[in-house]
Amino acid sequence: MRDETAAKPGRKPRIEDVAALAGTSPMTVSRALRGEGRVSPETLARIHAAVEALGYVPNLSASSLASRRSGILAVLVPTIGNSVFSETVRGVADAAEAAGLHLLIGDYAYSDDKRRQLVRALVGRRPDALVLVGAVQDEAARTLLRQHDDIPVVETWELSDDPVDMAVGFSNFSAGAEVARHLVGGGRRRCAFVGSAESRAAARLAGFTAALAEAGAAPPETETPADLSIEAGRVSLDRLLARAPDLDGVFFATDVMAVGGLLECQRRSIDVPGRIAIVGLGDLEIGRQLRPALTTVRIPAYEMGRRAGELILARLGKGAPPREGRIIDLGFSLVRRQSS
Amino acid sequence: MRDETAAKPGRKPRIEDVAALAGTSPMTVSRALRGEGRVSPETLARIHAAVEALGYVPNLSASSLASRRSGILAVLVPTIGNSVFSETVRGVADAAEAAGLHLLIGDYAYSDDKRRQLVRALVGRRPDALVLVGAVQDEAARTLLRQHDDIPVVETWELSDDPVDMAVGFSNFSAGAEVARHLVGGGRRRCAFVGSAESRAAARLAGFTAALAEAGAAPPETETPADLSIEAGRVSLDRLLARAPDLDGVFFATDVMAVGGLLECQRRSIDVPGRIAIVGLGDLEIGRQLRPALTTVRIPAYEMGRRAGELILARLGKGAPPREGRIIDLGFSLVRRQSS
DNA sequence: CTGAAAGCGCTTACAG
DNA sequence: CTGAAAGCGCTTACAG
Repeated sequence: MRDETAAKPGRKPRIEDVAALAGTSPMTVSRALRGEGRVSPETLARIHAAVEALGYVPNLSASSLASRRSGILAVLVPTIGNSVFSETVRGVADAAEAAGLHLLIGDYAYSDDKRRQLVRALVGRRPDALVLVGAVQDEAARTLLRQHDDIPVVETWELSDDPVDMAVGFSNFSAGAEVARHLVGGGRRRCAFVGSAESRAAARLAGFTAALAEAGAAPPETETPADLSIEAGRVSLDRLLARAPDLDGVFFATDVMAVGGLLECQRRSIDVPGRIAIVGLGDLEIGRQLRPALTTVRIPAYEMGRRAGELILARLGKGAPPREGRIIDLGFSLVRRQSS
Repeated sequence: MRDETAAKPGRKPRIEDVAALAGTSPMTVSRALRGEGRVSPETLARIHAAVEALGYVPNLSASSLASRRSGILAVLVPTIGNSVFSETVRGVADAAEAAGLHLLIGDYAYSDDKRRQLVRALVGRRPDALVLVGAVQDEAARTLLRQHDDIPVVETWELSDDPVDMAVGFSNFSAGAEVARHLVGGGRRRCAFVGSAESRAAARLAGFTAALAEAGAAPPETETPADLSIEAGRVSLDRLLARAPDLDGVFFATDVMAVGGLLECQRRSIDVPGRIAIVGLGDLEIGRQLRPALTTVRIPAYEMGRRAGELILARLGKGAPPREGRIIDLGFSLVRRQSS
């Protein structure tokens, strides 16, 4: 199968083999390799030589079991395919790396069922901590996580008033409301929302709707495409215009879809922001670069992951002490550009 | 810390506790939970009831250690921040899910040093398999992986003639060459390449250069921006034009940068493809949607991950038998659109 | 600074 | 269909 000549003859070396070759005990090898406790320089040198000679790589399943610390940071995301979520994962990864934790990723493909299964599966790995994109809605999952209350849990991208443990996010409701006020403030009277099936989009719509009502504007038209593509944004804009030709403001739940709306207006020679204002969410680079540049809600995607990681390190005693409580609102900001 | 009243009094239940409550042995519980071997329906029912009652979640570190199978599929990527790579990871994830494997992700942030460390660390988890984005160049890593030859390894995105174990990819050299032929065939005589520091971009440049020479065209101007952003593409185009005002064709190593080139031409009112032809690589949706639509090299990003996963499942005896050898060339295709 | 003993929580290999 | 014994490869908790 693979180059047999390069392979060592026997089975994989264990700590005992290293100890034997270095003329010491497994215990001392264990200490030396973890950099814990005092080990004499000579012993240390012999151990390192033995490790090198044998090509020894400690079995982390065994060390996890014995030490009751897995060194694993589990992350649960709706999909790794969405770049805003991968920004959050990068934030978590950066914090994890600083503490020498490995990232175990669960992608639940937006399926509630898969998410439930994944929570169980990940808990089975006894991770040192768990970060979720999104709040834990599911009662069974909440119970499970409460039961395993030695695992720090951070929910991100959403701020419930009752997180399982900790939360780092922003108010999707407020973001929607701010966009509505911005549009109405710019004289828009007939607005629409293009969202998705997830709870975060629903919260944005709720805030959007509430603020429109408060300002005396009509309730929003809505579109809920099956995916979050540029094409979905284009098609949604077409549909909305067919239903409500007098539309003058559209809030897309993601920048990707908003770019679709922008491009569709360009193709149909619809004046933006003259006739229609367009607002997105996420502050992707493409929105900044297009003309008219896209007005958007900037979300602290990377920062949420990073702070989630820091909260965890603090809890594990590996980082700075926590600066705030268990719920951190990182806020958002409306970035006014040319499209509104 | 967390709602204490909801927590069970004692420590976490073990398989022994489940067995005791169900009135059977740990061995039988183990069998029942793995769905292996025959267990009587009555025993099974009692076991499931006990699991439910105790909130038992098997400790996978223990089962990994005992069974010598971790149920982990390790994936090493240059960065999860790049959407083309996350497509590959999604492909791997889909295959992994079918086999009940968990994804352990190592993001080495394009650092050779981190990559080396991560290979060791991941091997320590004794993954059932390892997928890498990129070939294993490092000799130390190759030796380590050869030593652990019970771990199937698949390299993706690159096709070396001597992979550590298996490889699924395409020829970056050929892709570069094909773009060069396409440009020269369209009458372009003064071409440029905008790349990055990674080996895949270098291979594309090599192919690009070779084919230009073969066609009797001048060697390419090159730019190597520090990041792969749209802005980097814009700036690179500017620099190239400053150096070579007669430039008539640019190949960007990624669609993201190519979009920057396209937008910069738009802003400067440079006719594309009239004065300059622009070609990207990756076939991102934004390139399809812009006008002029971007000519690009379509890469089987998802498919590479998927096939890598399938090769692994075949090797582990969990999937269909392998259809081909250990090196699979998935090819690429030049998608001619309006920008060239 | 070093080590012998016990144990982490499962599964393998036997046996019935 | 079921179970007792041994062991997976480390680290904890003691002791010196």
